[in-house]
Amino acid sequence: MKPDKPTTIKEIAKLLKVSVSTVSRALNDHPSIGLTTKMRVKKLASEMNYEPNQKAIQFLHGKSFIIGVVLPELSESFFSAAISGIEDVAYKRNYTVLLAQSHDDAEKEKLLVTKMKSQRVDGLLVSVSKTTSSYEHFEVFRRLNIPVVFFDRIPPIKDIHYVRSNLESGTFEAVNYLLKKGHRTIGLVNGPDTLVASHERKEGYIRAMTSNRLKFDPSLMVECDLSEEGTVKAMDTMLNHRRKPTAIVTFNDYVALFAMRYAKSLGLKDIDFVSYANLPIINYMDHTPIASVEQFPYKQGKKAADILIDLINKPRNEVGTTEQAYFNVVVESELIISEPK
Amino acid sequence: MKPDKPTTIKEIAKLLKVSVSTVSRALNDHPSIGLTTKMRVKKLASEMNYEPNQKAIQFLHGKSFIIGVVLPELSESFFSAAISGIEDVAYKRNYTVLLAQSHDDAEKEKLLVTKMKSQRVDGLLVSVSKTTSSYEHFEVFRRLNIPVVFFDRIPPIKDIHYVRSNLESGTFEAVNYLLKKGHRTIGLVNGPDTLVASHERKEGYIRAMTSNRLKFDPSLMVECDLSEEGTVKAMDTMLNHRRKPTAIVTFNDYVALFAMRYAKSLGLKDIDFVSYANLPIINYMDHTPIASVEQFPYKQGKKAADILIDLINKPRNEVGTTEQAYFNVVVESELIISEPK
DNA sequence: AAAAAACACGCAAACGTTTGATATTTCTAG
DNA sequence: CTAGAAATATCAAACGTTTGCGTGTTTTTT
Repeated sequence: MKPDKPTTIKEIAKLLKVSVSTVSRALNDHPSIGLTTKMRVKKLASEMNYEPNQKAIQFLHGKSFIIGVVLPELSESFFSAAISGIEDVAYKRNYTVLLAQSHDDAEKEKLLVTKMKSQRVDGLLVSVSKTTSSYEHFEVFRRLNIPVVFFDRIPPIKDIHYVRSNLESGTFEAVNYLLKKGHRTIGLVNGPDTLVASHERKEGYIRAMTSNRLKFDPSLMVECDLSEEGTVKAMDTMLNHRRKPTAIVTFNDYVALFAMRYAKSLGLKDIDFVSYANLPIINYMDHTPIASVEQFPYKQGKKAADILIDLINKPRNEVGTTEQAYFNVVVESELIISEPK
Repeated sequence: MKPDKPTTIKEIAKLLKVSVSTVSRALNDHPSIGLTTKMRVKKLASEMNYEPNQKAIQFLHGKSFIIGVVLPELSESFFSAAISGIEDVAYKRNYTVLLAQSHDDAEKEKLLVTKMKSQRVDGLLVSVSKTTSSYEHFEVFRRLNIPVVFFDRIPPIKDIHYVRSNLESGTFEAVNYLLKKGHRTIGLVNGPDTLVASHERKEGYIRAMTSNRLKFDPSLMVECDLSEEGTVKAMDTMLNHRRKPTAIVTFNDYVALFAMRYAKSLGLKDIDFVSYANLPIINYMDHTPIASVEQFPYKQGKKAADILIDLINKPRNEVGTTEQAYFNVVVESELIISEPK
């Protein structure tokens, strides 16, 4: 048996002794085709398992109905949840997702983005890698009028569409919650100062303190490289503080785990921890943070995809229109109080 | 400023007053183009940010360099690890990944598969949904000579390529390990009987017992629906057994968590648990399984992608060749002993 | 019964690129 | 010089589909 090539419209036309245009129109229910021919065509088409060649169609009118997604690490739960949201929206709105991961490598990211462009995606969704420091490779898209929406890890440049979560508010809530519970000495194991995310946490922390008429003690905020050793070191610094914290906010769930484990190993049992949700199962654990700042990755992914597809379908901006609206969506983070077990 | 259309080969040709074929050949380093013209062309091309229109190329010679991936749930850590492996291989071998999730819905899966076909993917990677019971939608691919490789959740039909993990061996190792540690009464909280995975666990369990000259006690194996309540119920049954198990093998990490928590709440501290790895952070926990059967999703994904791309690039099978080789790769699961903390 | 309207279909161009066949120029050797 | 080879460049077809425009046939209207 020969390796069948897929059926084409031409073959159908030949067999039915009509022209290709007739077949095309018949299949697309064009009004100018008679009912009988329409039937004949459709019947044969389905008998021959005809499927329109999307490649040809995409090529013909320059639309691919494909959105590209470039993100750092597929297996991180934040991103896998986000991509799940993206895919769901894309599916609903008849788009398909072309996927690539940068492994937090700026070079690879650049390559991937270029590849996406030559694949002629209709739009691009990006969460930039940690090491990315130049952003010209995105400028091309602007010229080509292909919309790009950034999410979560957004680059520090102007005039872009983005969806991100605001950790400041969540952190504020978190610290506030701890203060309400009576804590007065609250530590913050923060991330590297280079990350926007660290600043947001810091600011939320400060705002909570000052709005409760407490002064911000910088020595209660310790930077850490997010590794286990780094966390332990940070904890040491913090626990040797003249005012030992009774509650600690940690940069993320990993740090929380390290910190909690270390605290436990020191026999410290009564420190309350609050973290930022990125490990779905942390709630199943024996000793969990008493609360967690949720960033809603699935929702963020959905939102970003929706905006992107809206942009794709928006009529091109007029020639001469200088100002253009940029979508800057901030998904507020929320403090989730763990249920007592 | 006009919304620029992407640069085409034609425009370059016109500006340089040469033919399109010359431009094409120049860019592809064809030997029959002189060095000077080649230079001129390349220079202008890069100045104009020319990127070949992949859509046109794909369409032209019927290859898309895209592989489709359809799986149940992107946000499950097993699958997100697998997709990470798939993407890495695809990238290395110059393919791109078109992604879709079925949410374990057979109907949606069917739709997605059809969509993939009309997108003319060069090959398909599938982990079938739990509810899928008919498999004709994959037959089309066979006729079209588009390779399909199943992974992890493979359909019960003949003559397919697949990559899956063998849980029997891992289970055997696990039970063996527990026996070596001196346990004689080992419980198994298994999944529903409808799953192949449950059978594999059961068989590994039985083989380990009998090969140690112990008889298999069916009442020590309890089915469970994998929910928390189900797990608790199963545990109750098991703990009320006349011979109370001193070690328990659980269907997966979730079940392990539920079971361990329940055991703890009953004050039972000396039961050893062994589970199947699907939660990456379970090792960070306070009370962890003492060992875990690892299924290597990343590796499985890589392997499956490699096989798929090999198949794509294999010369079409000759006309008349009736027998065809099917790749059936079984990734042996392995028992990982948790490091004592 | 003639003109107008409605209907059914075909022709051919277009999308951007590659490629086998062919044409033109330049070079080499006799 | 010139025949022929080598080097360089062009032509045109092909991939599968859609679509504006044209044309022929039937039906309806007056």
